Amino acid sequence: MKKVVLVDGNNLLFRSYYATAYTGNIMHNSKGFPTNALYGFVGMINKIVEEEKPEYMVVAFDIGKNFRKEKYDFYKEGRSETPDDLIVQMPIAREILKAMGIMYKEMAPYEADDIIGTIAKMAEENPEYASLIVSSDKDLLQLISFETEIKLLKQNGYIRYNEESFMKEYGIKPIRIIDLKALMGDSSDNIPGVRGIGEKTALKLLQEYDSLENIYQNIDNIKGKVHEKLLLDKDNAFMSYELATIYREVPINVDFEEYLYKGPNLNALKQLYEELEFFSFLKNMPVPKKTELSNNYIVINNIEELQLGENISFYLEMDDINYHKGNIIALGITDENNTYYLKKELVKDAFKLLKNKKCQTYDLKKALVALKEDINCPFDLMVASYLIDYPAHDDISFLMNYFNVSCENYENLKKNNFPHLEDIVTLKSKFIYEYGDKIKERVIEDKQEDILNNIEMPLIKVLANMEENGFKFENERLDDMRKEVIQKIELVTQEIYDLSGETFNIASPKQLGIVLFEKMGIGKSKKINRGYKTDLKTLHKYENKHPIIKKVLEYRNLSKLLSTYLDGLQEYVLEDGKIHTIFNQTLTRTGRLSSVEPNLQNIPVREEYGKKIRLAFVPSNDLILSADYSQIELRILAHISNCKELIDAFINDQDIHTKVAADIHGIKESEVTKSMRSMAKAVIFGIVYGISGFGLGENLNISRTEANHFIEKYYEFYPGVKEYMVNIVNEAYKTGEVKTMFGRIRKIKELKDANYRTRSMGERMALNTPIQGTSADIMKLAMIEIYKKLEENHLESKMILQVHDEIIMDIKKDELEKLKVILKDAMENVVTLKVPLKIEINTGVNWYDAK
DNA sequence: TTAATCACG
DNA sequence: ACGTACGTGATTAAC
Repeated sequence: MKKVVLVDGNNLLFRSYYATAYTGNIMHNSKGFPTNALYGFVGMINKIVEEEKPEYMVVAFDIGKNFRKEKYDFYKEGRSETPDDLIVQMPIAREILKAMGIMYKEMAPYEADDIIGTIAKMAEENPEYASLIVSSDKDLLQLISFETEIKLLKQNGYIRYNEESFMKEYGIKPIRIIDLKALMGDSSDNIPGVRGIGEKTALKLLQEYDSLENIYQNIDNIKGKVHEKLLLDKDNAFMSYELATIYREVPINVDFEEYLYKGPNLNALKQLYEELEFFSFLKNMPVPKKTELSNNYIVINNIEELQLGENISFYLEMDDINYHKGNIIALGITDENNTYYLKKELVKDAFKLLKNKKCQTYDLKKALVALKEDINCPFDLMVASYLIDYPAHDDISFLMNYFNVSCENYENLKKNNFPHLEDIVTLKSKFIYEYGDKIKERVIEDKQEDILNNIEMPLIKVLANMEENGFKFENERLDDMRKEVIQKIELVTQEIYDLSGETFNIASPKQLGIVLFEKMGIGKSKKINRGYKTDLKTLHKYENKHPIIKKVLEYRNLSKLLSTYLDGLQEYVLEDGKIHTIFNQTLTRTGRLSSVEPNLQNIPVREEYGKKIRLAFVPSNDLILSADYSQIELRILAHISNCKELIDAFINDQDIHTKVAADIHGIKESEVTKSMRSMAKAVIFGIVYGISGFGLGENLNISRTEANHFIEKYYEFYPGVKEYMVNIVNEAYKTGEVKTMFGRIRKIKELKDANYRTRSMGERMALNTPIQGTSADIMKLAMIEIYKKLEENHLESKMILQVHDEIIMDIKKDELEKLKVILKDAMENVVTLKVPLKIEINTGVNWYDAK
């Protein structure tokens, strides 16, 4: 018989909260975050594990709407609101359980009791299992059966009931707890029962007549006051019966193997205890021992010596983080039997042998680009780690250290010219072999396997291909501009010196601040850490105060263009005349990509002069093509908020900014001026970011009152959006995370911070991430589809860049018409939303013209 | 190494 | 009363 321990998580949390809260000053950590409920919770869970040694364990929580409350408004009425101090601790309890290796379950609109009842029922139906329920809530006694026992928590200790001991004490069957409550009511849940009948009378009645049903069937045999009371509240009694009944058909997939108690991830748990400052628990924790991977390996000197099994892990070491520039220096391979070390000369041949094997590695994209060879590798520990919030840097040593496998970091290794390379590379390969499954399991636990298998894994190859393609860059095309910019900088520098009457480093915010705001007395800029604030917004404020401000702005503008773009970019042109960026697939918190060395996602476009940088980005085929989504984030907002007004606007293909402007001003669309439209645009953008009246006011240079008015008007016309915002933030507080439409998860620790500012930031992240993240998911899916279509149609045109809502291609002229169809279909139909997706396509002889 | 600034979606 | 828009990367100066 396998023991399944079912714990009422809410009950434990409330109990431990109120056990200490009554004193008025509850336990906090040094940051001011309340920890009292968690402290008790951890203690109780530890005790349960220690005493019961469960093979399977589930902790159930209440979450979201409550179906009893939905049906009967008065249910649990009069209960004081859950204190904020307790609410913020709830998501951490779930995190702690995760770290402890204990499964938890929650499902709206059901209560923890219902989940426990459902799982206990499944256990009863399966002869292999027996349940033990832990709670202080007597309601749960109704679940006792031959296979189900209860540990009823008491002030100091507990009473353990099985069917026999329960009947001995109460004189009724456990299931009659429902009837008992139907008669006596429950003041804490505001269940009425029969007025005037308490536990004693109710028990007596049930002992005699067995059930509520039978009591009323024999109502004539009951005499006196009790008879009257029963008749008077008959309806209440039966309604109370319904309320007191634990629902045992909660639609969860009960799979006991999921509930297997795996034991703690000591590292993760330690981190949580440290944050909470649970020193006593830390002290009693077993020290996570350094995991020693046996590091025996075979050095291969001749490729014929390499006889591989079927399941392969490999790790490719290079002499530079940037794999476009770096060289392969060694390869480690692990299979079912051995680990092998291969020097760089053998790497190419080794991959020919790997061709038909199933591989896993860390950073597949690196290997694909470095080897320019297709590899059958359905699992990459790096992208998987990214999805589950494990370390996913380009250096694998961070992930190894997370699992207590010590490994020197890459930076040090490189600095020391890769000492004991053989040991390191084989250790990394062995680590991948040993830990791949653990990471895969966590992805599945988080239900992110679809994201992994359908988005991130297939995307690796696409990105590798794009990086490899590169963007042709003709530096000479910028020669004139460069000369001009240098000249202008010299000129404007001199002008600034003349106007201020001194020479100083204009690029130094500190010196500039002193000159402008102290010596010249142009105004009172806000003081910050090292001096005065001299950013764009501040300077714009004083633009008309003194001609020097305009000059400073010009200087800034020009020196940025020169250092970052005109001078910066040419450093990255490789021998093939192209710039090969690296897309970081495992960095952003929302699921977007980022681009480094160089960043090709922030090439100037907004200002005409800066945009000319794009003249140097030219096709290696015939044309540059740009395909961009029109307002994808707003369309996603319309979809997930289910805001009818917004959805209709998109279905009718209205100009959304003009429409919003007309709505919030209460005028016709034909009366909307340019400035009204751009203000509306700012309001719409602000909403997606979780703006405040203050922020919008600052941004639009209008009063806070006016800004607030606009925001309120917006909500009035788009109530669904407002509702979404409230709901998603509430949900995030409860679960500590948000998800995209496709199930990508972002944990938001900020919501648990004691600092108001930090929490607000967390709320805005909660609001924005599902939108930005869903957009990123959609774009990734579209890219995978486009890549597939390019291959299928044997087209020579290539994808070379992605800029969040835009794809840049280097195309053959005669493939243009075909491409238009492919792009439109792939990007607009990759997913079906409540609103249409729309793209625009532009082409040109360089990137500048492709707009 | 960190802060300030500014380029992009 | 708090402090004020999401997500990035590169460069420069200051520490």
